[in-house]
Amino acid sequence: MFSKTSQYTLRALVYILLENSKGRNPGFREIAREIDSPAEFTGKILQDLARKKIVSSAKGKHGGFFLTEAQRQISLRTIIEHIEGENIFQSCGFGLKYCDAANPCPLHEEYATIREQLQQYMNSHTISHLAFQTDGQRIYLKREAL
Amino acid sequence: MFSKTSQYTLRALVYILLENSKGRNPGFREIAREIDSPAEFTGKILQDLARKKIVSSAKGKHGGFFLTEAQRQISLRTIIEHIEGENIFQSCGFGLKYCDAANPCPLHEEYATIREQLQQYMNSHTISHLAFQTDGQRIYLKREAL
DNA sequence: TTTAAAAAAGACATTAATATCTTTTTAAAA
DNA sequence: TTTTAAAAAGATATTAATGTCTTTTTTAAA
Repeated sequence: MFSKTSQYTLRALVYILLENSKGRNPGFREIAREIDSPAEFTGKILQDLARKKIVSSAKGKHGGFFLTEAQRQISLRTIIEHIEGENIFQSCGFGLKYCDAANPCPLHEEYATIREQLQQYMNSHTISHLAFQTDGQRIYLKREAL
Repeated sequence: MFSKTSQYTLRALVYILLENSKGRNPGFREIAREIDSPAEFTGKILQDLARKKIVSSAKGKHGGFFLTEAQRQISLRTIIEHIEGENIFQSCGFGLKYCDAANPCPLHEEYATIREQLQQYMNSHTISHLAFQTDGQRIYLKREAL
């Protein structure tokens, strides 16, 4: 349901945070290799996210990408909204510009409920939540096959 | 979250069913006008759906589109899957090919739950459910502004 | 101060989604 | 049997998403 760009973004940011916590700032080639995404395209995405202050970057030798403490607090919702647009979590399932409880499209009720749940989750979780799961599961960012 | 094609499809099919129940088989130009979608493109979509037996069509004078009794029983899920592909309701939010309860992506748990709900709803509802709401709400298919 | 390694920027290429236009086929009715 | 109104088919255009390649800028270290 999310675009490739959103998926690469989430995978990349989780990888960056995991490496940061080992004291490393990975470059985009390494990131792309480890999350299995096209390198140059991933570079472009990160460049974009850096412009939007969602991730930080350092140029030059020993440069790379990293998340500041503040950036680790950014909600998944904010991140995704920067990519997919402001109303990804509000837009009508039927594609109507104006669709609300008073004047609903035929899909409104159920769709709104489900959409709200996703929004709620994305609102209350961060890249840190994704990177440091409490259930001890190992993190898969790359797996193409078993 | 659904593509334009899926949105036009749902709107068009609801309109067709509403007109059918008045004894009419609308043509694609009328449909497009009433659901506010690009006419030729809507024609193409309906042509496609007709090939896939999701909607029926009659050529020639007094031709148009209609839903048979059997077609009125097709689930929204089946319809959407024909457009978006078989695994729209199963695919991983992170974009990983293999992602399951045993080897989950960081987003798996919550995302799977929400996705299941949408799937469940689409599985158990049809165009008839959308067209003939029980709550007496009037149906908006076109509304661009209030 | 030169070199090396990194992101940033810019230009371009490819693919998929969306959209339009024209011609052909079909079938009902005049 | 001709006319008319419809879908079907085919060709093409446009736009947005995805992806690649090359050059420039920046910074640390040798």
